[in-house]
Amino acid sequence: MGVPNAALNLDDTDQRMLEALARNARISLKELAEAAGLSSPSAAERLRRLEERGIISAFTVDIAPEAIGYPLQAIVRIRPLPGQLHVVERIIQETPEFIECDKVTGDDCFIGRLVVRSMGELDGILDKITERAETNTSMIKATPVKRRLPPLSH
Amino acid sequence: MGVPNAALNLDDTDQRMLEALARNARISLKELAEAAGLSSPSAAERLRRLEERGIISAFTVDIAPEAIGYPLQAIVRIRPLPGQLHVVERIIQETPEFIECDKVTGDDCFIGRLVVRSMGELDGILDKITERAETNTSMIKATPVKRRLPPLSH
DNA sequence: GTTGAAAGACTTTAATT
DNA sequence: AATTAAAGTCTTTCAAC
Repeated sequence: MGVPNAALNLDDTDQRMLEALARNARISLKELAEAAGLSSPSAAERLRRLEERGIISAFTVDIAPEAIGYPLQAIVRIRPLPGQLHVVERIIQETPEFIECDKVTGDDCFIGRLVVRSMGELDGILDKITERAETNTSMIKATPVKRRLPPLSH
Repeated sequence: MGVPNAALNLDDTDQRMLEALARNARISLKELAEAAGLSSPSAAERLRRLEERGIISAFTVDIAPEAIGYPLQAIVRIRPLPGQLHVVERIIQETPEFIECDKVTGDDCFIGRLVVRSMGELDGILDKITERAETNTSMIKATPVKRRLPPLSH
């Protein structure tokens, strides 16, 4: 059993603020303060502290890939051939259609997510990787859980 | 060859706005306008249009899981046993440690990402799923590509 | 679709509890 | 840590191009 670490503790007010920001990161401090039951200066100070503590790592925008011409998304598992790990990692990083990639334990070394305009485009991207790695590709049909917050209460 | 669809077209100004928002979704309209080379009212109007066109689907906050007590992340591939697909999907949706999940083609039916406090917690979560599905779990060791924008230019 | 100017709204500072 | 009030800044509206 670990000692509870105060640095990790989010009180109800912090939780309400994070939930409000997850719904809309561009709300005004005034609205954020209302959501949390605080005055604007208090909300501003808590927000500053959440960033300072490293709990909030970024405020970002979600783009709908299908709205900008990418109707298809795939998850690709990648197992580089011996000696090809770093080259493969660089290819992934330099291929902008990869919008996420994790390095993992197990038979697969990388698991990436990519957006494409067509199956032909996917084929072209995978052909480059297949020279240096085994790949296994799954097309995304639906997204039952879409990027939600980790549980905030302890 | 598709006909170019005007609804998809992002001009350089839109691209600069989206890139600025991806760096920090809470910048003021004034800063956003400066980044795009516009006046504030123009930036406000374009931002409104990007939302209206469905290109921006949300402004959100990125939380650092390790900063709130989740030092481990895993990617789990899940293949429900015959007749168990919907139950498994519901279990995933109701398990808050799953912060993302996609339904995919291929042998795996679901690919999910989850955050946990310990390997013991992971084991408990997987035990519940294993009654109804085959699972294959990879622990995340690093993240070579962290949630970036799809390519914006055509 | 963009601009500049003015009115209105929000954010920040500072003093206080 | 939180609050109120006031000063400063930003956002929104609107007339004009």
